[in-house]
Amino acid sequence: MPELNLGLLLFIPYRAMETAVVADLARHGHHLSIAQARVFQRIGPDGIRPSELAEATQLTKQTLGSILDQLEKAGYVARTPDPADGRARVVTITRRGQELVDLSLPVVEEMERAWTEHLGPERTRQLREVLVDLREITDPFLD
Amino acid sequence: MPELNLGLLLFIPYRAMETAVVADLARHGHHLSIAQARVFQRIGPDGIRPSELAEATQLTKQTLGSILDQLEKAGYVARTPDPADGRARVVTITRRGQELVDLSLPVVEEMERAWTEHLGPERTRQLREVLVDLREITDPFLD
DNA sequence: TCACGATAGTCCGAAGTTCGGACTATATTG
DNA sequence: CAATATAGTCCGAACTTCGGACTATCGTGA
Repeated sequence: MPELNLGLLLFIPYRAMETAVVADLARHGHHLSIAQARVFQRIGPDGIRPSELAEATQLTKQTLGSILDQLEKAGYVARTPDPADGRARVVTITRRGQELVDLSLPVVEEMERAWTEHLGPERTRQLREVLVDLREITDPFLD
Repeated sequence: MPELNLGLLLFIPYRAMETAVVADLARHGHHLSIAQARVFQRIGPDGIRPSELAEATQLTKQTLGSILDQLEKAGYVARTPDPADGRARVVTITRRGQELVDLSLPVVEEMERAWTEHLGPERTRQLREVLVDLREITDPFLD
């Protein structure tokens, strides 16, 4: 077993989590693509501007716009004009989109539970703490 | 700052690493796409079969085949018949492909160094250890 | 106050990615 | 040795992504 680099080691469990969530959503009739899910999970309860979303997901504005089109068409998000800036819009989660959040949460929790069982509570806590710390130097969307 | 789920927290630094490597390769004239890079990084020194690669990367055989076509065309990998199985092939890294490995290594090391500086050596060591442990329950390609 | 550079978002078209389905060839198994 | 499984390929369609060009609005400095 060769020594994998830290990046790939991070990607493996991420992919496991993502796959589990998307598969569960599909079982409940919500067929999101990976691209759609990656965008959707970045939308918080307060909404977010498309350009911020583009930065957070590291997609271009065009790509993001196309994915938002789909999410909007499927009824998961809404785009409303930003009252504070005539050029901008705000993306928010609709009631139907909230279903995705509500369905995802238990899946994420179950997987985190499985990880905690394997690693032990202390090391799991440390993992989260380290990753949060790491955001300070790796997340392009921190302001 | 809302509490992000563990999956997303893992993805953020992964993406940072991936971006840094691909950007550096491009600076040296090697223009790999993200998809190509994700496949390439899974090829070890002993070579690997396309079907194993497909499983590891969670791509279908067709998608993987298409990406291998590109990597082969660009001269980074070679596909040779598997002497042990007439149906199979073995994907190996060519001399030109080895350049990618040699260029990537210092970039990965530099980023790991930056992370270590931020986190401290002990917590970085723990991070790697925890992630390696986690593979046991999250990596579809462990045999 | 207003011209001008910066920013938010969109439209268009091309290239790259991904997959489902169907297929051939080889291996394994009972 | 027939039946089934596995390795890989071809084809075509849908999705993803981006570069370039564009409009509208904002912010700023003279």
